[in-house]
Amino acid sequence: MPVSPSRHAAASADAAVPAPRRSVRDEVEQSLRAGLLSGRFVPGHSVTLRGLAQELGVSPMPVREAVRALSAGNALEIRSNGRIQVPTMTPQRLSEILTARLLLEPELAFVAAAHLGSSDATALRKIDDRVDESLSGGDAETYMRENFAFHFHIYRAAGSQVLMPLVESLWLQFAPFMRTVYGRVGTAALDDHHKEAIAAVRSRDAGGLRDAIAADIRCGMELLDRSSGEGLREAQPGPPD
Amino acid sequence: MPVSPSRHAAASADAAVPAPRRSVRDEVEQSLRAGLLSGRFVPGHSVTLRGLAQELGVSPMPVREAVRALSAGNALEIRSNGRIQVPTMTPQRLSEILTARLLLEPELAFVAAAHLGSSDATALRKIDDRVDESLSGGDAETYMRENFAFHFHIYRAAGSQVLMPLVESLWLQFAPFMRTVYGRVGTAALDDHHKEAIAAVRSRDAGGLRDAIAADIRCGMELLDRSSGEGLREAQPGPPD
DNA sequence: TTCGGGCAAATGTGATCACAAATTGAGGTG
DNA sequence: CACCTCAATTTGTGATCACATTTGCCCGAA
Repeated sequence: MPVSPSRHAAASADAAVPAPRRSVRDEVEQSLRAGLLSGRFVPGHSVTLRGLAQELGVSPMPVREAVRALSAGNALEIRSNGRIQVPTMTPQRLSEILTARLLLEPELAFVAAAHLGSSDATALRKIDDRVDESLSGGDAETYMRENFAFHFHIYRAAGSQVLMPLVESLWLQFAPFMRTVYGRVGTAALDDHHKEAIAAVRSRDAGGLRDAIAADIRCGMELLDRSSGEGLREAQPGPPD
Repeated sequence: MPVSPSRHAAASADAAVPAPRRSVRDEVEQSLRAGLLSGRFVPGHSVTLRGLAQELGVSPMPVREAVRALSAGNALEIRSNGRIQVPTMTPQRLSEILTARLLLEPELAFVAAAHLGSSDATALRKIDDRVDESLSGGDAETYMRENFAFHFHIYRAAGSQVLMPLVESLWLQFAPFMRTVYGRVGTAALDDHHKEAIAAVRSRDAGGLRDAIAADIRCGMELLDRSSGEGLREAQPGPPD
């Protein structure tokens, strides 16, 4: 997963782009986010600054800052001994994440609905096709990437500078764990509510979109109930650190 | 604002805690958080790595990481030219923050209610006394600190590892702006709903506590409506960076 | 007075080094 | 075979340096 060696960025020709951001740190952070969201990082697995740096072909310095930024959002965990690891999941934490998702995401979708049109419905349809394809194919990593793309194509339309980062933080927190769940129970058992969401977008039914998203999240909760906490770290009475 | 010479900081009974973590970076981050939450940082005001480092008596390195962590939660803003500044407030952003607060904080208080007892009611009473004192005295900085202490004494009881950081992120985002509002319209106009919250805690009325917190947040919204966007940066059509 | 032009200071970024703490693994002892 | 000991390695942390870019400010021309 080498970081794009393209340092050229832009001479200044693309003045329209608001963010000509060319910094190694940002590229590293985006790379780590993508890795987290697609489930390439295993919960409990520890990562090292120098290890990531070598993997990405950069010096440890940008990695240090990127890791710090992600750990600030609980996407990575820094233990008391300083070591960095992908956070482990506990039943309580998972429950909280799903509670927070149910509080925020339907509302965000509701706001987004006003800015979504038929072209978005078409785009969502195409994404959902890839979701279904990866579902039947059992490709968990692609599924997670496309499922993320589906939800955030909707959320992004809300133009929110506050709710979006919060929701993104939640996804970064539960994605690695979900990957392990899919690896165990497979992805075939999933019946998301994307079709209803697409229909709601097409008919500009904000309430319908909100309900579809809520149903989709609840569906994920049921899947987890069925696998009943397998893979969850037991809540230790003693300090696990 | 020298780094708090007191090492007590935010923690509580750090006697048997397994993590006596004292790293310069953490102290810097806590110091910056406290500065943000008490309104010592003015929105739009730019801060520099070396400036903060000298102010806190440390090298720029820990400051760099602390700033990075805070900017990851939108508590600080890194502009396209790389400069760091306290984020400016826009009507849209403020509206989003209050929406998110109304979604999360009442729910968090509801969960917390089960873990709050009469001793907490007493502690909250003492905090609220200081809140009222600073309100009548017009000491905005103390008010903000004590108001934060009041709310988060409640929220902390929920034992949430997910919702709490989200709510904390929101407070870090709107605190600097609120400070400017208090500086303009004064703090006397505030009638928070802390008394009802305390009563709800004492009588173990979870629903009542939730409603009191919601009312408290709505009260802040009304204050902002009355000052009708003064001090808000106008939404520029062009790129403000 | 006002508007450019240009030089000096300041700033964020990335790299490298030194250091203390922790982990790891081998080797020895019971 | 299990357990302990200790040294080598690894790891995060903080400091310092070099560098490109940007900002700030003074000076001079119109």
